[in-house]
Amino acid sequence: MDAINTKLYRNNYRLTGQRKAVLNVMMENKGRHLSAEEVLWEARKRIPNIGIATVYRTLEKLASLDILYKSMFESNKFRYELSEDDKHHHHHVVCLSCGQISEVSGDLLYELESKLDQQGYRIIDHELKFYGYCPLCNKDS
Amino acid sequence: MDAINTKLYRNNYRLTGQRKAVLNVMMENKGRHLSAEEVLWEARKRIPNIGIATVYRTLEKLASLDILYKSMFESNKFRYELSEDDKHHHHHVVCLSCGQISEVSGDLLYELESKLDQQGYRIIDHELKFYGYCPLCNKDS
DNA sequence: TCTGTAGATGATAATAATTATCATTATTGT
DNA sequence: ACAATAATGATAATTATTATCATCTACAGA
Ligand SMILES: [Mn+2]
Ligand SMILES: [Mn+2]
Ligand SMILES: [Zn+2]
Ligand SMILES: [Zn+2]
Repeated sequence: MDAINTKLYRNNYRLTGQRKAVLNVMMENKGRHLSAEEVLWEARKRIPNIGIATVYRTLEKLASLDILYKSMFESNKFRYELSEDDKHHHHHVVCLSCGQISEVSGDLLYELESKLDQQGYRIIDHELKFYGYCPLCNKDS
Repeated sequence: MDAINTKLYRNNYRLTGQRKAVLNVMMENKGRHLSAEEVLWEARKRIPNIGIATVYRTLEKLASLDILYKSMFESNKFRYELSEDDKHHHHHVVCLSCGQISEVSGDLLYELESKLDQQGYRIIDHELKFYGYCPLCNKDS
């Protein structure tokens, strides 16, 4: 939380009530992947007249500072979650039946990344998603 | 081409002039990742009055039959490319500077997938993207 | 070859997520 | 308190995609 604070101040971002509200929503939903609209509903519990534009602006700002991580799963809308402290984030398993998103840790990609390094690339991030059926849905089929 | 034909007929899809045009565009651009609108421009060289709705419909149909592969990179629009014959598709490296998309073969993910299998998941697909700088852009920095 | 019909098409309207605009308001350093 | 700057909310605009619907086409069967 303090780390986030200093990060914001270093970038001339004022920590307004609205931004605090959005941040709190994200922190209370660690591990979940919220859409802008879902964040809006939650944030309105704290700041009833907060606008959707502010929510979008705040989410984008926080994502650009790596405080949030932005990704898209099956629907065509972006979702946001609190970033982890360590640099490389986890991966996702999307259930094609119930839509549940689970997380996978572990980073088997260094091998591939170093191969790319040798080819002249400089890789700074990656994104890995698995699609399939979660244990519950898998049992029912 | 014949494999595609039979696949279409098996699914009651008539191989109309418009669909042939879209297919030809995709086959002439093997390895490229085209948006619906880009496909429209190319298809209009063959069928000048083909409509955007037909292009979208055709791309979706072909993707649902695994003839095309659909994905999204940096912009917020979907892109399509001809699928490869073998089941597991390649991965992508997106250059954050020039936008170039290169392909990575190799499939280091079986290990992770079998770990998920043991946990009760049934994984049927995955998607892996690397973000960074291509050899050319990397040199200039 | 003719014909009925399911399927396909193109024009266009509708939807939905995101972004831009702009007048008003809040925060901060002096 | 004041000026400068940044942030906000309402709302319009944009953009990609999907739905609607009247018209057209391919093709199996007579
Ligand atoms: Mn996650
Ligand atoms: Mn590709
Ligand atoms: Zn499930
Ligand atoms: Zn590049």
